[in-house]
Amino acid sequence: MTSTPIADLWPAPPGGTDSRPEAAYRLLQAAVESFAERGFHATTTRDIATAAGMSPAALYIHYPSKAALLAEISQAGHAATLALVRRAAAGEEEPAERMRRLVEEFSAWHARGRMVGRVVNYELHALPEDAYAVVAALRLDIEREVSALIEEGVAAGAFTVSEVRTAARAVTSLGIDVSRWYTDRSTETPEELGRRYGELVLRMLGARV
Amino acid sequence: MTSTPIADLWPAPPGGTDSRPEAAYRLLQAAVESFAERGFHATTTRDIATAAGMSPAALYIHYPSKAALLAEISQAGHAATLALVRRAAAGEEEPAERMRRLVEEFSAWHARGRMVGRVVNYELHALPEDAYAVVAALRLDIEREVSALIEEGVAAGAFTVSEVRTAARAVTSLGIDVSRWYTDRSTETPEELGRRYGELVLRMLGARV
DNA sequence: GCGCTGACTAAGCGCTTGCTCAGCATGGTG
DNA sequence: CACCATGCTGAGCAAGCGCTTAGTCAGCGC
Repeated sequence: MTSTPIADLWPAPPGGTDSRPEAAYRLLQAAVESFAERGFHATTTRDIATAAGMSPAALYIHYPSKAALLAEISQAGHAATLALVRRAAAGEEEPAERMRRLVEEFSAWHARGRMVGRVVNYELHALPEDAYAVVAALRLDIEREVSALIEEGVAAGAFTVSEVRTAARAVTSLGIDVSRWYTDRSTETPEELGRRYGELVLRMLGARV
Repeated sequence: MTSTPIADLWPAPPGGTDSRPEAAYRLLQAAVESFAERGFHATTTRDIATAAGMSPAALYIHYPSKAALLAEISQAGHAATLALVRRAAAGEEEPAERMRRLVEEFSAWHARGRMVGRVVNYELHALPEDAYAVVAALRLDIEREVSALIEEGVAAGAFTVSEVRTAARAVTSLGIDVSRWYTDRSTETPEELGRRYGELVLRMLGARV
C-alpha cells in the first residue's frame, strides 16, 4: 500500500545528522497512509505516531495537532497538482497536444500518488476552515486552468464541445477518480493509464484523430 | 442538502398508524445525510438519533449497530444502481443507444441521489467485512455489465476502443465522481448533466456521430 | 565538570464515543 | 380490570479519543 509517496511534494530529508525534519517527514508519510486507508476520523494520533516509530506525545513536538498534519498534506498536494496542470497547459504546442499531456500527467499522478490523492480529494471535509479556504482556491485554479485550455482549443477549431464547464468537469473528474480505484494490483502502469486516458479525453473533446 | 433521497431505494413508509417502519425510515434518512456530509466515523449515533427525532437509545430498537445502518444503505444503494445499469444495458436498441441511456441515467442518478451516492462510493472502507463482500460483488457486476455492453458495441462495429476494461473504468468513473462534486448550487439539472455526459461518452467510445 | 537544549517517553486528564439497561406510557387483547 | 408487547427515554458504563504534563537523556559549548 505504499504507492509513490510524498517524495515529490516535500524536499527529501537531508542525509546529515540533523534528525528534526527526518522525524517530521516520517510523521507526514505515516499520516498520508493512515488517512488514505482509513480516513482522517478513523485514524488516531497513536496510529500515526506508532507508524512513525515514536510515542503519541512526540507527534506534538513537530505538529500542533492532528488536523495540522492533514492541512499540510492537503495544501502541499493541491499545490503540486496545480503546478503540474499549469506546466502542461502552458506549453508551446497545439492545444490538443497540451491537453493530451495534461491528462496523461494528471492521471498518472493520481495513480502513482493515489495515497496523497485520496487525502487531497476525499478528506476535504475534515480540514479546519482556514486551511479549507486555501485549498478551495487551489481547486478552483485547477479547474479554471483546464477550462481555459479547452476554450483555447475550441477557439482554434481543435475541439468541439457544447459546454466548456461540463467538459472540464469530465476531464478533471476522470483523473481525480483514478485515486479512488487504482491499486497495487492494477495491471496498467500509471503511464499506460495516462496514455489511454489521454486518447479517450481527446476523442471526448472532439479533437481530430 | 437534501437531494432526492432514499425514496426510490426503500418502499415508502405506510401512511397508516404503524409507526415502526416509519421510525426506521427516518433513521435511515438521517444516517444517509450524516454519513454523506461528515463521513461514517465523524458521525455519532447521537447525531443520527437526534436528526430522526428520538433519543440515542431508540436507534438500537431498529438497528443493532451504527455499522448495520451503513450496511443497509450501502447494500440497497448498490442493488438499485446495478438494477438501473441492467435495465439500460438490456434494451432492444443498438449498443450505442443503450450506452447513451445507461450513462444518462447513471449520471443523473449520482447527481439526484448524491447523498446515497457518497455513502455508497466513499464509505466502503467502514463496512463490516461480510457486508463489504456482498457490496464488492455488486460493484463487480456493475463493471462487468458496462464492459459487456462496450464489447458488444465493438463487435457490432459501433464503438472503437483499444482497451475495453480501461474504457469501462472511464465510463463508470465519470458517473461515480458526479456524487462527489454535484451540489445543490449546480446550475445543471441532473437530466441535463446526464444528456451531456451521454454525448461525451459516446464520442469517447468512438461511436459514429 | 557544568548548565542548557531539544527530541523524546510514561502516565494520565477530561471528554466523547458506541452501546446498555431499568423503567415508563400506550394500546390492543383476555 | 389485568396482562403484556411495543416504542421509547434518562442515566450511565467501559473504552478510547486528542492532547498535556512532568520528567529522562544524549549531545554540545564552555
